[in-house]
Amino acid sequence: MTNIQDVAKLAKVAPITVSRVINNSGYVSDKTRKRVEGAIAELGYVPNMLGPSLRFKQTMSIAAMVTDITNPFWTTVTRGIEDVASANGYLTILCNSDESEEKQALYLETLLQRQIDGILLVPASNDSASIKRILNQKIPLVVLDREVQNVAVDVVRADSQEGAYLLTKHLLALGHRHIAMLAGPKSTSTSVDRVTGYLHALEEAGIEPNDDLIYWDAYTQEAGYRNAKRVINSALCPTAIFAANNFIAIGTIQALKDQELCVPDDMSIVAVDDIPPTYSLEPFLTVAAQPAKEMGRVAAELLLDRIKNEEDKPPQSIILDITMIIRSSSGKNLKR
Amino acid sequence: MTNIQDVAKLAKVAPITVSRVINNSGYVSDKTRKRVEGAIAELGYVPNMLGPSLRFKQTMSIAAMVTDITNPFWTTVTRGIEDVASANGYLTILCNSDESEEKQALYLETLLQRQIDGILLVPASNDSASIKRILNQKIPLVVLDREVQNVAVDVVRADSQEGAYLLTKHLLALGHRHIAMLAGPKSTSTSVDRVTGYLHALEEAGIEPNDDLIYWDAYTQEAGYRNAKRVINSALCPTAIFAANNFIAIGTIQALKDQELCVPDDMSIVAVDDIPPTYSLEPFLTVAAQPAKEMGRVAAELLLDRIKNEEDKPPQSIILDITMIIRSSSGKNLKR
DNA sequence: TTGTATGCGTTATCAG
DNA sequence: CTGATAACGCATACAA
Repeated sequence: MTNIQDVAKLAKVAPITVSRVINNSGYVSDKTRKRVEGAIAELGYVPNMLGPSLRFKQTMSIAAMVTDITNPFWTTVTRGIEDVASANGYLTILCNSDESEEKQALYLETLLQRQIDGILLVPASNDSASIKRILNQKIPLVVLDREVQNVAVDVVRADSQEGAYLLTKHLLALGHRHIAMLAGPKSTSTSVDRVTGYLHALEEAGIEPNDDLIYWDAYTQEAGYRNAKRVINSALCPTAIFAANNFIAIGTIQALKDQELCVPDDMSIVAVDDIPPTYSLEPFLTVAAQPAKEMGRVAAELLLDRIKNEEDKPPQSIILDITMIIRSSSGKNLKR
Repeated sequence: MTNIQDVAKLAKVAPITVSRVINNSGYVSDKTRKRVEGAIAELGYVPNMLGPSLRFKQTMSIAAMVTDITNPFWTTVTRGIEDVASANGYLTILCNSDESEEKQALYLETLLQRQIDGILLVPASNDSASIKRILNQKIPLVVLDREVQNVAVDVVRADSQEGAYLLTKHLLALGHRHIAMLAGPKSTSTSVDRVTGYLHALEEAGIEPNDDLIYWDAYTQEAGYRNAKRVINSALCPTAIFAANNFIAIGTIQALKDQELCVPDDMSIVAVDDIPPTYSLEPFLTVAAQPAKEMGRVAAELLLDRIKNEEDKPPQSIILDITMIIRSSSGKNLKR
């Protein structure tokens, strides 16, 4: 591999002169510059950024650690991150934690050793140990989507509580009085927030919340399927189901179909998270859509800001607005 | 930032001894080891891999350059890549070219400067200049999904021609005689292959191909929509549409819906590329599914093999089988 | 079993 | 305008 010395030798100058030509820094006479440029072209020289990286402690790369890139929400968030990173000359390293604390910890350790300039993290759990480890090393870190306990750290997330509140109010306005809540895990802040928003709307409407209508479970299709079946057979006869995320919503729809129940004729559904327009041939779900791409962008911008500005300002929480999209899934079945 | 010297000083040993403890190499007495480990823990020392990277010319990172990660096919391919990379201790750098030759060239240049160990590339165009540039620098490169002209390079792709052949044969067996082909761009090998497979099946069935039934255009939803409308109004009265990829298929379905035509009662559809099961609430398209995850995995494995084994074996083309999935979209409408 | 010297590629600093 | 020197952090080769 040809290095700056080879170029210098061929152009009969010192290495530093080659450096000056490449970086347009300092003074170089036109004659010398041309000779150097000729040598660079002749040798096909490519500067090795590892040298400066080692010296100046910046690798111009950030990491995006999500639970799973194949979840379309994270795909879009990641795209937003990459957009901002590449526009600023940063490379984006992609990490999937698969919700595993262990895999996450392993990845974070590697990232530290590679001297990554900053990390965008969707925490695999609400255990703050990994996060503290990063912060101790003074590596800028922005948490995505979820709040974490016991650490002061930048967070960029959507307003789950408000979204859930609005969706629930929407159902209430349509006349629903028994609304089942298929929530995510109790350990995830978004899930708790969504239940809180749901409860808030009920209380405001003077409706006594019923714990038996709240199904805490995973954010998965299977959980949605499983609990929707329970809802169908529930003695409380709910007329609407609130799915805490898109996967739960899809499981719910499948369960209803299996029982030959129609949406919204037999049951109304609302959900947090939209389904990407590309893939839903018949968009009909009423949803509170989270701004995925914007979340990625905003978080990446905050991270780059932290990287560039050494002074440690206090951590901030950026809370993005969700968008209500009212479609056909949430009404019409109140004869029941 | 604390370095190996700080640890050495605290443990009262030479830096190399610390190195030996970390890497479990050479002899270190238990007593010394413990002292060193204590010092590492006390200082929260994290080894800086940039040193060895510079010295040994390997960064343990590969790049995955796709056209757009938000295309679910590439999402899944990328996941396969990341699986293999992380299992082998490599980091995956994510790049989106957005089908822009310029963006691709810019990214590749950066990757070269960062001393990336290898590159997985979905070429933005069939211009081989970028690829030659990489190969000249002796950086292992594996091309994904598409063949490129005028360069000998490793390629991992699916058998588009065979997939198109089988889909077309399926339509022919159902009795269709006028099958419109909504193809991708003429400049992309997959698109050409799919048309070739289509033509092959027609010829085999003794049907005269008609150029007016072939619509070369982009691999996008818009193109699918646009050309499906033309097909509907075509004097040739096709009874089936072959969508060359999933986006074209979705555009086609939308166009049919807009005209209040039903699939498959008024028009049959088949497509290459499946729609991720998670998001199609009612899977009904007959498709030739490409093994996306496997494609990523196989390509990453080939790349790592090239990285580890210096000797340059001749480039190879790995062609993966597609899977026919026959659903309801392809029959029933032959009264027309 | 432990340690010394050296070099990977680059650029800031200071000197000419 | 150009150049010599040094330093970033680590592990190999060699020495003790």
